[in-house]
This record gives sequence, C-alpha cells and structure tokens, in this order.
Amino acid sequence: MKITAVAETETTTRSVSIAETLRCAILAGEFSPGERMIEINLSERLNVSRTPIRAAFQALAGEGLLVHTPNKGYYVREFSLEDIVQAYEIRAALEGLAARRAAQAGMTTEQMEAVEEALSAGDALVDQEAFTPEDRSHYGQINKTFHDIVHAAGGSTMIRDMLRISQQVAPSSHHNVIAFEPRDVRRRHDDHHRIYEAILTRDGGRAEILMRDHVESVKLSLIRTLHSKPHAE
Amino acid sequence: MKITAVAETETTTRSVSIAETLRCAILAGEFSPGERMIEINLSERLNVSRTPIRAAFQALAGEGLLVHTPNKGYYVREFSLEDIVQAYEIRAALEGLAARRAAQAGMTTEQMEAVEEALSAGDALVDQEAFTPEDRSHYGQINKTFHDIVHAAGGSTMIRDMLRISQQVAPSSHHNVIAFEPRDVRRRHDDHHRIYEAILTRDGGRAEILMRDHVESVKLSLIRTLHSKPHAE
DNA sequence: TCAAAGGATTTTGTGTACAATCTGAAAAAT
DNA sequence: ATTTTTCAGATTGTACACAAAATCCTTTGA
Repeated sequence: MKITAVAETETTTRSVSIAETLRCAILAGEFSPGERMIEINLSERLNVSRTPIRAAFQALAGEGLLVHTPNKGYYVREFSLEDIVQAYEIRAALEGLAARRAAQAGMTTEQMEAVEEALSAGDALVDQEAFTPEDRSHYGQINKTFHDIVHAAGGSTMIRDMLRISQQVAPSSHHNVIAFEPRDVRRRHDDHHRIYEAILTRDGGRAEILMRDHVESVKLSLIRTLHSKPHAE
Repeated sequence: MKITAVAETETTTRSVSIAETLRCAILAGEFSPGERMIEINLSERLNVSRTPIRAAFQALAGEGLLVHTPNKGYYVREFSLEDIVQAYEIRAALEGLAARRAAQAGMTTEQMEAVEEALSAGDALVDQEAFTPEDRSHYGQINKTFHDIVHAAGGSTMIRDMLRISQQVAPSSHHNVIAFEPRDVRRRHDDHHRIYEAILTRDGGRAEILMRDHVESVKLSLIRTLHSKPHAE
C-alpha cells in the first residue's frame, strides 16, 4: 500500500499568520477606525519584511476590514451608524435564509444536543432579576453559539462567508454598548426557543420569519438606543 | 487566448489595472475554472514584474474569483451546481431586501424614467413569437438594467457589494446556457412590471415578495434545465 | 510493469533596494 | 495674515534576487 509522507508540520506562511494576527487585533479594537496602517511600522513590530504585511493587508481588505486607496495605503475601515443598520438588515435576510435551509435539511444529533445545551444554559441565565456584566458576556457567548449552529446546519459556504463579513461590521465596542435590558434579553432568548422549535418541526417558512424578526429586533434596539443618546460615543 | 490589457491610465497603479484586466478575462471565461494562475507566466504576458500580479491575485481572491492555497498558488475558483443554486438563493434574499428598501425610499425621477424605458424596450421584445440570439442578449441587458436600478435605489453599499459577488458566481457560460423559453421570458418581464408597480406604490412588503420569487424562479429554471440534460456541458 | 525514491526544475514566499508618490511644514509672495 | 510654493521626509509601488516549498521526471528496485 502507498503511504505518502504524512503529518506535516503546521506549515502556514507568514502572510497567513500575520493576517490572522491583524484580524484579531482589529476586531479587538487595537486599531482605531479610520487609522492608517503603515507597513513599515507593523513590519518592525512583527519582525518581518513589508512583503507579508502587504499580503495580509490585501487579504484583510478583501474581507472588508481594511480599505485601500492607491498610493495612499490601507486604513481601518470605519462604519457609520447607517452601515451598522444595513449590516443588521443583511444579517436578518441571510440568517432567515439559513434558518429556513436548516429546517428543510434538518439538524444532526450533535447539533441538536449543542443547541439544547445552549438553550438550557440561557434559560438559567435569563431567570434572574438583574444581570451582571459577566452574565451579559456569558449570554453573548450562548447567543453566538446558537446562531453559529444554525449557520452550520443551514448556511452554505457562501452564506456563511457573507454572514461573517456582515457580522464584522458591528465592532465589539458597539456590540457591548447596546443596552440589553433584561426584558429584551428574555424576549430574544424566547425567540431562540421558537426558532429551534420551527427547525425541529421542519417548518422552514416559520423558522425564516422568526429568525428575520429576531435579528431585526436587534437592529431596532440599536436604533432606539442610539436615538435616545445620540452622542454617547 | 488573448487578454485585452486595460489601458494604463496615469491615475491608477499597475496592480489595480492588472486586477481589472484579469477580472474581465476571468469573467469572459478566458481561464478555465480550476486553472492554476502562474505568476511568472502572466508577468511575462503583461510585461510587469510578479509583484503587481500578486497584488492583483490577492484582490481577486478577496472578490471570490480566485482561491488561494498557501505554497501552491492561486486558482480560478470553480463553482459547483450547488454553489450556483446557493448564489441564487442569496440573490433572492438580498434583491428582495433591496426592492423593499427601494419601495420605502422611493425612486428618483431619473431612476423612474430609466426603469420605464427598460420596461418599454422589454415590452417590444417579448411581444414576438420567437427570439433570436441577439434578442436574448438584448433582453439580458434590459434585465440587468432593471435590476441595477433597483439595487441603486434600494441597495446599500454593502448590499450591492454582496450582490456583485453573488452575481459573479454564475459565469457567463452558464448564464447563456440557461434555456430561456419565450414563455419564461415573458413571465419574468411581467414580474418586472409588477415589481416596479409595487415600488411606485411604496408597497415594500409586496416588492420584496415579488422580487424574491422572481429571482427564485430563475433558480428553479436552472435546476429544471440542468436536470433534464445533466451532462450538457 | 509497477511503485517508490531521489533529484532537477518549476513555482511560490520573503527580503530588500530603488522609484514614484504623497504629506506636511517651512519659506516666499501677495 | 493668508495663500501659494517649495522641498525634504515619509510612505507606498515595483522590480529583482534569493530561499523554501511543491511539482515533475527520471531512475531504481522488486
């Protein structure tokens, strides 16, 4: 039998790992929106030449995290409030699509178990009077888990790519700013239950409508919040 | 195969103009899906060094026209039938969203005039018994005009970016392959009238539903066509 | 004949030098 | 004082050389 040399070292090129590094740094808010990304600057900080830095910049520009202006360079993309609202609209449309497809295709046993675990954990959390910041962060994770599983179950590669891009639009700073009243969180958690139910019963139309409205409600919360204190930045 | 080089205007860099050149070449089908893009090869044919070629590759990879594998290079992305179907689903969702937003926002006078012109031109075309290939190509342009105006009226920057990507998925070869029966064309042209009417009357919900179904119907045509002659390639 | 092994060739990844362009501040002119 | 001009420094764009990795082809062994 033919055995090709297996078990390669974790060979990733510098360009790829630097792109990963910078992606995390940008998403963590270590660069300000609109900030210019100076090649030689990062080249020194990361101990590589400009070449892999440029490659990483180009990759991140393709993902929409940086914007490029010829002869001027790369800048951290800044999102207007309008951009963020639009991103939620896109997410609503695409996550609705993914939920419908998930209902049509069905979930694997592992996915169902993972969703049920997330739902139970959420049940325990929202059953409190008030939320600590840790609770909020924890619920954020649970929420992400739920949506990720729906994407995995119903999202095609292309849908997931586009969802990833539209999710990057709302930077973490804004995400946390959104005032998540306990009442809103309970309502959204209840949405999760209903969406899962619709998927289980293979009701694609209902899953889609529920998911769309679920995501739209976050958009509306955002608009409401920023409307009541417009200059809260 | 001859690549028509884009004119080197002084206001843009080589990387940008080469990306433009290659984008057109790929969309025109001058490279086969899955084909490996060899840097030095193109570098000689276009009389530049490998550096701007690499930059162009990276940009095109960001747009989804090429895929990159570390240490192996860039390949022309190939789309499975499943990919194409998924792209139509995404388009249906996003174009529906754009139509709703267009209805909510309303159209400018110029946009309305352009749509009405496209609709009239279409009316004249579909009123025939049979279509020549020129007719079909002409109708394709009219169709594109209609959708572009709706995108312009209702699509945010982000929606339009994503639509552009999902429209690139179905290469021209496949596009033309789809058997557009006169009956289907007439039906779709009628859809355009109704969608426009819904936008004019500011009925966002109706505009969205009609547009979604309109795009989905193309998807279904495609599935039907490829099902009846599976190995028509 | 076939498959594995090895090396030569090709191709991509990276560093670096230099050219082209932009930026910002000081100097000159009104 | 304000605007324009100029120019030096900084930054990006491009070419090229070399290193690292993959690919291809020949050779070798059963």
